[in-house]
Amino acid sequence: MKMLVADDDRDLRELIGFTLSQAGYLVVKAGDGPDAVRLFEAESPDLVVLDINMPGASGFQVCEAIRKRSRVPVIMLTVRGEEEDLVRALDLGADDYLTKPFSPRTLLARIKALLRRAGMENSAPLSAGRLSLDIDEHTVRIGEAAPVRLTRLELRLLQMLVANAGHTVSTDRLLIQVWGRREGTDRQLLKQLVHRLRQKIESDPTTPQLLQTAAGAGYKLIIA
Amino acid sequence: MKMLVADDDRDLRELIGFTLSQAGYLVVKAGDGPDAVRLFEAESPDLVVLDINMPGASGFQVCEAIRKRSRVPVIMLTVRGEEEDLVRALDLGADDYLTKPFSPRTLLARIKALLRRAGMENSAPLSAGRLSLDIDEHTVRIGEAAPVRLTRLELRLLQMLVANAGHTVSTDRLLIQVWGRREGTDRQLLKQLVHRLRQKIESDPTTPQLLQTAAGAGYKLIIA
DNA sequence: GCTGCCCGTAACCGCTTTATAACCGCCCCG
DNA sequence: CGGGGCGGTTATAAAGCGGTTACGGGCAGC
Repeated sequence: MKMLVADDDRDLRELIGFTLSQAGYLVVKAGDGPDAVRLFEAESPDLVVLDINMPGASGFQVCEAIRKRSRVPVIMLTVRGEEEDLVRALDLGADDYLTKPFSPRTLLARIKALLRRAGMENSAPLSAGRLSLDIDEHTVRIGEAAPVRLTRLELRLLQMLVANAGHTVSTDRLLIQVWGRREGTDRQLLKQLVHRLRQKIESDPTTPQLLQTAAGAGYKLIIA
Repeated sequence: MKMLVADDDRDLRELIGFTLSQAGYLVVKAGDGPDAVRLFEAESPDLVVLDINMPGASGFQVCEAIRKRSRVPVIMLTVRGEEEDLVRALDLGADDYLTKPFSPRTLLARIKALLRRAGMENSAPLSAGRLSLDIDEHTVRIGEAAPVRLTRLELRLLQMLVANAGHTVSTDRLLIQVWGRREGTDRQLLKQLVHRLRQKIESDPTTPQLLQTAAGAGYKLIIA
């Protein structure tokens, strides 16, 4: 999730940026109005935090420009407690409005509420070690490599392993999770599925580094 | 548009009620927590204004109860300026949080912003990347090209995709959104609809640039 | 009643995914 | 030493999925 922070106050900009980074978001920073608009178009962020008082173009103008082409969530900031500003900001299409000073916790809480309302809180990628799983996209990423597409079953298997990263998951539990309780040839299916998954995520599938076998017990995901 | 106002302070309740009535909304009033829950279930309001300090059941409890069964927009009020309360309220699923005293204008502005975000106000032109959707006109525009007319189903499909632009939307969600849950041949319907939509919006329908398939997962709109 | 559009239904194709089966090597254990 | 169980690998068959074409019924407007 990428967010644009636009504020001419360098300290505050860095503070907000740091807060958002800590919360697991990618951050793009702008120091003035035109910069904000340019970065918005270049980066297509998923949310914008916008100061009203900025050189070049006021936050109002930036907000207006953004709303002409996008419904992205916008939170506006101001030092003044003027009601006029609040009404104007929200009328221009902003979603929320905070008066400085505010605490990082407050900002984060409001951002989360807004993302939830905008229906973007999902697709929070599960991750374990260098591995991050995107359930919606059916992809997994190892380190900075390009995402790898997973099939339905591969996704369910890996989801189970990631959820229990570092611990062995018994074959029985895996079978139940992935296929939903069956008998007979199931052991074979799991064998096959693990093999195919290894081909996709291991750099050398013959000597697994991530998806290791716990002989007689099950499989486990190694968190590096 | 019907709104529920829950506050044990009679004067404030009436003031808020009056403000909302003036703005053209229907208002239902509750004086305590249990009353609020009961009225919520009976009246199915489109938005809830909820005081935190109430006899019977606190605003938190009421909010929790509401969120168990509905995603209706909720704005919470408090006399205290405690950050704890704000974080807790928003974590419980509230959408906004106001500290008393506040002016009617502020409340109205925030309500409007929230309704807009919740998509309960019409004629908000959606757009994503070079693509902009006009719900009222049933048209879509790609870049500067002439608007293309869409059918009812095509519009709903594209609306869903635009709302989640850049992210994969599962076939299930699309089916529910466009047709409203059915069985049997549904997969075929979506296949068809996507095909027809591509004919209209893709410059080369055989190699989609905008409406791409996420195999085994769903479809996604690419934001250029 | 004719025409054109919308949309549901079906059939076909090529490709991917999943199921089934067979074979291999290994280790444990009598 | 020789099964037998287990896990890995390879091969092949079956099922499913997505794209495409075609057809027909319903309905509005002329």
